[in-house]
Amino acid sequence: MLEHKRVLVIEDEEDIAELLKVNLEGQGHEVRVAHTGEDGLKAVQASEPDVVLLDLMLPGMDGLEICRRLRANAAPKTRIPIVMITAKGGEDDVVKGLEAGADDYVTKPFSPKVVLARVQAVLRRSQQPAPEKADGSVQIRELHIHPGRHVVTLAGERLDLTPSEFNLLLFLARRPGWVFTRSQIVDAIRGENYAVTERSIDVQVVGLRKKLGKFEHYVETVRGVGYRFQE
Amino acid sequence: MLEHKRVLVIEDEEDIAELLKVNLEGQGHEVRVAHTGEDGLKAVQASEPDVVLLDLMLPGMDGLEICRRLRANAAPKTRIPIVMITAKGGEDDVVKGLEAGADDYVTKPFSPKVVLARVQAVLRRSQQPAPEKADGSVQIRELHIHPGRHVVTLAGERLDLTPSEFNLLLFLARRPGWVFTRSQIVDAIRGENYAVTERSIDVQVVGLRKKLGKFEHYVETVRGVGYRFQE
DNA sequence: ACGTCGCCTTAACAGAGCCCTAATGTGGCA
DNA sequence: TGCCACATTAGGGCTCTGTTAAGGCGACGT
Repeated sequence: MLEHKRVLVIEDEEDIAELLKVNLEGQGHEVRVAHTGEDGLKAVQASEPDVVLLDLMLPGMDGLEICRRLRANAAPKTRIPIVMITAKGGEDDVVKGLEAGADDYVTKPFSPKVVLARVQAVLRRSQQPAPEKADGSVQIRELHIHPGRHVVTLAGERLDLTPSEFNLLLFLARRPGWVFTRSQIVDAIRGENYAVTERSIDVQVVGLRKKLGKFEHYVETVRGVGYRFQE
Repeated sequence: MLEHKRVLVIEDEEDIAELLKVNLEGQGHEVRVAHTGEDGLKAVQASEPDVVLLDLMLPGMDGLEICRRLRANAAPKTRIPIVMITAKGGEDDVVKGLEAGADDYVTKPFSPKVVLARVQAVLRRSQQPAPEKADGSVQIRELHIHPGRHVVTLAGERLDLTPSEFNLLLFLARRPGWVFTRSQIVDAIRGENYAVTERSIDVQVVGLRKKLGKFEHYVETVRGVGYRFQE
C-alpha cells in the first residue's frame, strides 16, 4: 500500500477537523491541523505536507485565496496536491476551486471513507506524471501549450490562435476528458460575471477546430452538456 | 454481522405491533412502539431510532403526513430510514409513500421474515452511502460511470448514451437497490415541474436496456411502482 | 485624436439528434 | 381468462449544435 504521508488539514470547525484527523491517522498518515487560513499557510511552510485538505469556507482568509497563494508562492517543483471541501450543491465553488489550483474536491456532508479515498487518489496521482509539466506547459499527444510564452504547437507547427482561442484550448487541455459546460468555459476564459450568450463559445470552438485542422477531433462536443478535450 | 439497532414501530393494531416487536427483538434490535402518528413523531425525537417502521393507515394523522414531517424537519445528515407498511393491492399507496420520502415498503399481510429482511436491507443501504470512487465516478460490477467526464463504460467498452439515458442510469446507479417512482425519476433527470407523461420514462428505459445489451437486467422493473438498479 | 485592423459577440438559418406521444403488442397477476 | 401494467415501435416536433456573416468594440499605430 501507500506508505504514510504528511497531511495538513485546514478546517475551522473543530469536530470536523477532529473527524478527519482521526480517520487519516487511522490510515497511518501524519496529520497536522490548522484552524485558520493564515495558520494554514504557515503550517505549509513549516511542515511541508504531502497533501492539503482545505475547507473553502474559512473565517478570515478565503479558501480560494489560500489555494491561489499556495499555487503562486511555491515553486512548481514543490507543487502540493490540494483537496478542497465545499458546501453541497455549490458547483460554482467546485469550478472556482479547480481554477484556483485545487486537484480534487469533496462536498459537505461527506463520509470519512470518501475523503480518505480522495486523498489516496490525489497522492497516487501526484506521484505519477501529470499532463501539466513542471514549467506549467501542457503536452498532450501532438499538442504543446506554453502558457508563459502564449505559444501553441501542433505536430511541430506553430498555431496562430486568438487570445480567446488560446484560453479555451488551454482550459480544456488542462483536464483532458473532463466535460465543461459553456457557462464554466465562459467563466474560465472571460472571467466571472461576464455577460455573454453561451453560444459565443460555439463560435470560438468552430474557429479553434478550423485551426486544429485534422486534429479538430481533439475538441469534442458532449451533446446537452458542453465540450471536452479528447482523452 | 449487523450490531443491534434501535427500531421504532408506528402501528395502531396491537397484535401486529407485538408481532413486529417480538421478531425484531429476536434479531437483537431494541424496539419501541408508538400507536398513533403523534406519539410516533414524539418518539422519534425522544429515542432517535436508526430506522422507522411506519404503517400508512393510522388513526388521526396520516402515515404519509408523518413521513413528510420526518423528512422535512430533520437535517439531511440525520435522515432516518423509513420502511412503510401498506395495505395489499394499494400500489398507489406505495408510490405516494416513496414520493413522501419513504425508503422501502412491505405490503400487508406480510411475513415477519420479509419485514426483517427489508429492515436489514434498508439499514445496510443507508449505512454504505454511495458506491462512488475517488474522482466522483460510480462503479458497480461491470459498469463505470464518470459524471465529470460524462463517460460510461460497460465491461470495458464505452457506451454511447443520450443525455437522458446518461442521467437516468446515473440516477439509478447511485443508489442500487432503491426503488424510484417514475415521477421521482422525471424530477431527477429533467428537473422538477417538468410536464411530461410518466410513460416517457419507460421509453428511456427501453433505449437504455438496449444499449446495456446482456447487462439489461441491471435496470429492474418494479411492477406498479417504478424502476431500480439491481443490487 | 483619429483611423484601421482584428477580435468577439450576436443573430439567423440549417441540419442532426433526441425526446415525447400515441398506438399496439406482450406478459404477469388475480 | 380478463385486466392492467409494462414493453416496444414509429413518427412528429422540438431542442441543440454547426456554420456563416455582419456589426461593434477595443487595441494599436500614426
